[in-house]
Amino acid sequence: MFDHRTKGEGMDDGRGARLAEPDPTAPLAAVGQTSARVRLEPDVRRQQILRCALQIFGERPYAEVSTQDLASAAGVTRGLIHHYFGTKRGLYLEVVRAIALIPEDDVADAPSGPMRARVEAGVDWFLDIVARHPRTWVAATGAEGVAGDPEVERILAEADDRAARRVLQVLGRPADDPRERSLLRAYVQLGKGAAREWVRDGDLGRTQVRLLLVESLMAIVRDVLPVLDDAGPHRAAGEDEEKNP
Amino acid sequence: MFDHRTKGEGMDDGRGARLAEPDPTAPLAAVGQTSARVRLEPDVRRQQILRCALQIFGERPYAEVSTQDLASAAGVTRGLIHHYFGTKRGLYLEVVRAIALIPEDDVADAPSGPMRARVEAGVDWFLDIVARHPRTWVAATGAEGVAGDPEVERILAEADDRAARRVLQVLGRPADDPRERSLLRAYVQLGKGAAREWVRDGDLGRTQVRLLLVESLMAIVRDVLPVLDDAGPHRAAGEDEEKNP
DNA sequence: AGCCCTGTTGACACCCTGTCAATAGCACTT
DNA sequence: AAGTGCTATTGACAGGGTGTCAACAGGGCT
Repeated sequence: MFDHRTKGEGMDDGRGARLAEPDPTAPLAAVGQTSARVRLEPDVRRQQILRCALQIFGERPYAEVSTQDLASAAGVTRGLIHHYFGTKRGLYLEVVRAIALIPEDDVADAPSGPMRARVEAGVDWFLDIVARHPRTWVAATGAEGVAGDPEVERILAEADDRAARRVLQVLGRPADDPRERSLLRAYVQLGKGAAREWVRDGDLGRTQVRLLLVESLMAIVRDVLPVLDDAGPHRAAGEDEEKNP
Repeated sequence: MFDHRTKGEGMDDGRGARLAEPDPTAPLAAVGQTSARVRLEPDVRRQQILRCALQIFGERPYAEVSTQDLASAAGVTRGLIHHYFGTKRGLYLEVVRAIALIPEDDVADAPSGPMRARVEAGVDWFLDIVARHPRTWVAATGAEGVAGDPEVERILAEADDRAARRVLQVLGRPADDPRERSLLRAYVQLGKGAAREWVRDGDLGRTQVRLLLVESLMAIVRDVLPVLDDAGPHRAAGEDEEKNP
C-alpha cells in the first residue's frame, strides 16, 4: 500500500537522472514539468498509474482525491486516467483488489493432529499475515472502503470469504456449507477486530489476541458448529420499518 | 456515471400526503408537488430532515445520494439542508451518530443471575438493537462510512467502545480495565460481523447468530478474561516495513 | 523521409456542492 | 382585522470535479 518512496531519497538530485533525462517510467511526481509527452506500452502505463493511485489512495480518503491528483502524480492528463480505467471508481476498485485480496496460494497445509492444534495453527497463520504488514493490513481491511460501494463491498466480502474458507480448511471441514461459511465469515470479523486492537491501540498484545481467537474458535467448533442445523430457520432479518432512533 | 435518479421507486407513492392536506411534519416524500412553503420550528424541521436522511442513506451509498435527493425527500430545497447541517457530510455525520451511537441511557439493568443468563441477556439486547433498523444499522456500522473519513471513524470507534462497556457491564465486570475493554471491542466486531451475515445474506438466522454470540462470549468469560493478565506483555505489533503487496 | 497506428491530450458539457441576498410564513401588536 | 417584524425558507449563482470526444503527435515501419 504505502510505496514508501520517500521523497528526498535519490529521486532528483544525486545519481540517476543525469540532466533532463527523466526515466519515462518514473512513477511518482518525477514530473517536474519537464517531461514532454512520452509514449508507453499500455501495460506499462497502466501499471504506472496503478502504482501511483495505490499510494495516493493510501494517503487520503477517496472523496478527497481528484482524478487531477491521480493524473498529476502519474505525470499524465486526466483523460488518460479515464482512458485506461474508465472512471475514477474503476481505478479505485483495481487498487482495492490489489490490496485486499490475499492470494489463495499456500493451500496445501495438511490439517492433522488434534483439533486444538489445528485451531492454533489456523490462528497463527492468520496472525502471521497480519504481522507481516500490520498497518497496511488494518488500513485495507478496516472500514476504509468507499462509502457502501457495492463493488468494493463485493471485493472485501470476497476477501473475508477466502479467509473463512481457509479457516474451515484448517479445521478439516469441507468449506462448502453456506451456513458454516457464513459463520466463519463472522468469526473473521472477530479476527479483524482483534488485529485492529492489537495493531492500532496497544492494549492487547499478540499473546492476548491469540488467546482470544483460539478460545473463541474452539468454542465455535465445540458448541456452535455441531448444533448449527438443529437451530431454527434461516430467515434474514425482517425488512425494516424504521420508527425512530 | 450512473444517474441512479432512475425510477420513481417508491419514493412518492405510499403513505402520507393524502390529498393536498400534507401533515407538515410528514417525513418522507410527502411532497407530491403540492405542499406550499410551510414554516416549521427549527427543531421540528431538523428532526424531519434527519429522519428522511436516515432512510435515504440507508438505501444507497453516500456518494450516490445528492443533497437534492435529501431535500426532495424532506420536501424542502437544498438550501435548507445546508442551512441546518452546513454540509452534506455534516448531515451524514448526524445520521451516523444517530444510528451507531447507542444511547447510554438504559444502564440500569441489574446484572444478576448466573453468568449464562447474563450473557444471553446481553446478546439479546444487542440483537434487538440490530433488529430495530436492520438495514440501516448494517449500512451505518459496516464498511459503509465515507471512505476513511476521520470523523466517521471516530464516531464508529466510540460506538464500539460504548457497546463494549455495555457488555462488560452486563457481565458484571467493571468497565475500566483497558485490556478488557479492548478485548470486548474485538468481540463487538464479531457481533457486527454476525449481524451482517444475518441481515444481508440470509444463511444465518437470528437463532444461529444468537448461538454464535452466546457461546463465544461464554468462552471469553470462561477461558480468556481470567487469564488475561497472566499473558505476556502488551506490546503493539512491530512497526511494519512493507516490502510489497 | 514519409506514413500510419494508436497513445495521449485539451476542451467541452453536465452535475453537484456550498453561499447569499431576497422572499414570504406566521405570531404578535395595535 | 390589518400591520409589522422576525426568521424560516427559497432560488439563483459561482466554483469545482467527472466523464466524453475529436484532434494531435510519438515513434516504429516501409
